[in-house]
Amino acid sequence: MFSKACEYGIRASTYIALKSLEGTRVSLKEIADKIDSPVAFTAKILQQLSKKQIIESVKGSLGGFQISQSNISQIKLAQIVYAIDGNNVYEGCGLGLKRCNSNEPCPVHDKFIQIRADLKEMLESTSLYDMTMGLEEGLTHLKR
Amino acid sequence: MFSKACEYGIRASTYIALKSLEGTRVSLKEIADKIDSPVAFTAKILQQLSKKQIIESVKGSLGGFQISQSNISQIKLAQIVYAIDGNNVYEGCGLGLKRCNSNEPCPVHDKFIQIRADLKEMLESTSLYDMTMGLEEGLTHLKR
DNA sequence: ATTAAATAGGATAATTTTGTCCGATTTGTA
DNA sequence: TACAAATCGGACAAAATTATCCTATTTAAT
Ligand code: FES
Ligand code: FES
Repeated sequence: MFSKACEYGIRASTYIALKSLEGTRVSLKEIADKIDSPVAFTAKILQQLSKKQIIESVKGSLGGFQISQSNISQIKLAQIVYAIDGNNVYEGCGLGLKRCNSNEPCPVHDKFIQIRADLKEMLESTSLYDMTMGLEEGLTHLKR
Repeated sequence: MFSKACEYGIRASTYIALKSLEGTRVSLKEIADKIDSPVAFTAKILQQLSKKQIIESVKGSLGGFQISQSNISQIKLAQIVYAIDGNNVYEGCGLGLKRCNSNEPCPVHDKFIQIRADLKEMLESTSLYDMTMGLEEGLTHLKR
């Protein structure tokens, strides 16, 4: 569904949001540990997200990653997915035709765009704040 | 969503079904041409589908690929997807956790399994016969 | 028999994705 | 100032996916 990079990106952002709600900045090392992802690869992804202003990075000794309180409930999964995987998730044809086109649809077009619309709706309506609910209580998890 | 191999597999099977309904067997070359896929790579995929008895291959001079009339409406897209991509489409966690597990769900689990269920339902309810409807009339396409 | 046309299958190559390494830079602290 | 801890960024490596090539085999037709 999503690339590994995108999966790590969502999990990492969620963890950063969780800690930012508690008012603490987190280091790359801690993030990778808590979401069970390869450290250096995760660094690249966080750089991307930082450039797209989805997360904030702070260099230097006490540096790390954070998300401003006010943004946590504003940032939607859709932004993260778009930043990393682009819009092929939303616009690509399910059978791999050059582009999804209702004028020259593939045989699964009608059924497929409905599923994709549901996915899009889910990604656009789920904020990082939503993602953090249940994490502290152990109701949901970012690693296993 | 699906691998390229799987996309080619579905498109190829659909084209084979279409021609089989007309009573003619089709060659690899014709298939690759009609679905716009790389010939040799498509050959590998057809071998897989043939081994899993989803399509039939006939060797030799007048050989090619075909699907028996009675099977065309029985074969569902789900079988093709499973044969090529395995069950990760149905069982994998949307955020990449080792496995999707409702006892230790990831934050998007509840929403995600619903979308996956819809996708599964679509794949399990769509037969190759369904896929061929509209192709002759140019209402749907396998290349573009 | 010979030939031609087709699939089967192994080896290999190209590309993309995923992952690692290391030096440069930034910044807090002593 | 010196040092330590952290991100940044470029180069590189490994793995997976996608794609190609070539030979063997099968089969129909001559
Ligand atoms: S054309 Fe294939 S999904 Fe729209
Ligand atoms: S645990 Fe992630 S989708 Fe089910």
